[in-house]
Amino acid sequence: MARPREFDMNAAVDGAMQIFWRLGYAATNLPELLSAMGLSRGSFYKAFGDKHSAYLAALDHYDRNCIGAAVKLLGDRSIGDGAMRIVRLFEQTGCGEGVAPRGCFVCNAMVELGPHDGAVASKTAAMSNRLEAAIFDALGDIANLQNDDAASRRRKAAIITRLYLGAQAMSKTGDRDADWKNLLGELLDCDIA
Amino acid sequence: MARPREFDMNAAVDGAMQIFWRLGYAATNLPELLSAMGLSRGSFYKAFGDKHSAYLAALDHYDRNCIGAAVKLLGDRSIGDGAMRIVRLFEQTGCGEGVAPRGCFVCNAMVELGPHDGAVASKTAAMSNRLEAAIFDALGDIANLQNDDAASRRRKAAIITRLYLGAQAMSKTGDRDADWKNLLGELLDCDIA
DNA sequence: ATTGTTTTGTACCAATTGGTTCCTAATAAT
DNA sequence: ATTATTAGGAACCAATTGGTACAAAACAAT
Repeated sequence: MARPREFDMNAAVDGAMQIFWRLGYAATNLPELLSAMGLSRGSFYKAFGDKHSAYLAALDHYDRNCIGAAVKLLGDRSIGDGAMRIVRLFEQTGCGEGVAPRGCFVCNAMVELGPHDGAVASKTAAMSNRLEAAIFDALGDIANLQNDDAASRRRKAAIITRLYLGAQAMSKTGDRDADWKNLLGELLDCDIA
Repeated sequence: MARPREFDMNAAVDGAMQIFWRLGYAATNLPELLSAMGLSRGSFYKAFGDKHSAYLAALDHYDRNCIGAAVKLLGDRSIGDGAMRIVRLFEQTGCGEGVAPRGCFVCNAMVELGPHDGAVASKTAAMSNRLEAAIFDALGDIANLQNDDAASRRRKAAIITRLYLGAQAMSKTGDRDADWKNLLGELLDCDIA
């Protein structure tokens, strides 16, 4: 018994994610945010409460979509073995050919707000853990590593997760390390087709 | 034939580095910055011009001091072999036990401003390159790796640099991966005393 | 001591910040 | 059709933003 909302909630949150991802939290002002979300001040404050809550919603959106896609990719046996899938992860998200590389929203968020914002810290930590777990699983699908014990695979997964985030950070200065096959091959001590 | 400046330039720049490192560029406002630098508006704008220039000066200060110290550590043969020195780098700077981890200023800066600020992008890229070069050199001082060709060492250095930055990013959410000996031992395929 | 030059600190500024108010419009239930 | 309830949008707000103007103060050279 009330007026239904006109805007598409999912599209609005997606717009928020895009602009926060590109500019960061502090550097995104309300007018830009509203424009990216496609809604007016009234609707925004009614639906989200404040800028910070919209940021958290954008992080959740990233978790559902982007991290979800990465996890799916890492578990997709139709692509190749675990090593191949990890290479794909780096190749696909390690370097956008576009003008202004956004890096990884998780990396951006943990660096900008991690130490000063508990909610952001826990959300981003959860996402990097999710990624690390998926990488760990993918490592189980590599012929050369079948003899590795779980502890060794866990260490490799920790390394690759941090390598991924570091590469994302460096991508923001224009760094393009395209040779992920050889780099990850070196790390995993195997040739990657 | 003029009034000499009263404040210590080096101390002021160091103060700027501390606050920018901890809070980031956008989240640091003038009053906080001035307080951290220990000078008044007049002196600040006379000596630095504007906030952005002070930030660049802080980055240079970090390069001279912190990156300089890391490079020195990595090249200090009195500490141990190259692997040991790399482990030390991670142990010493990977996780401050303090309350609010600042991570690495280079990582913070490239993530926050890299895509939108050419000067910051080139300075931070130069610093990460400097670190990578020092890591490459340290890899030359490891017995197990003597048979590696330069290309392989270059790849390992690229991996370790990105691993380092990724670990710095994750440290900001409270992540403490204390087991760098085993992690880097896994990566370099050798035991590290 | 006077002068020329530069630092320092305060008062001030327009512009922008995130956020609120409040009125109108639109809908669902009755 | 009326009513209760919520969405939408514009006007408005105090506070804060980075930056400037300017006068007083401190020196060095003469």
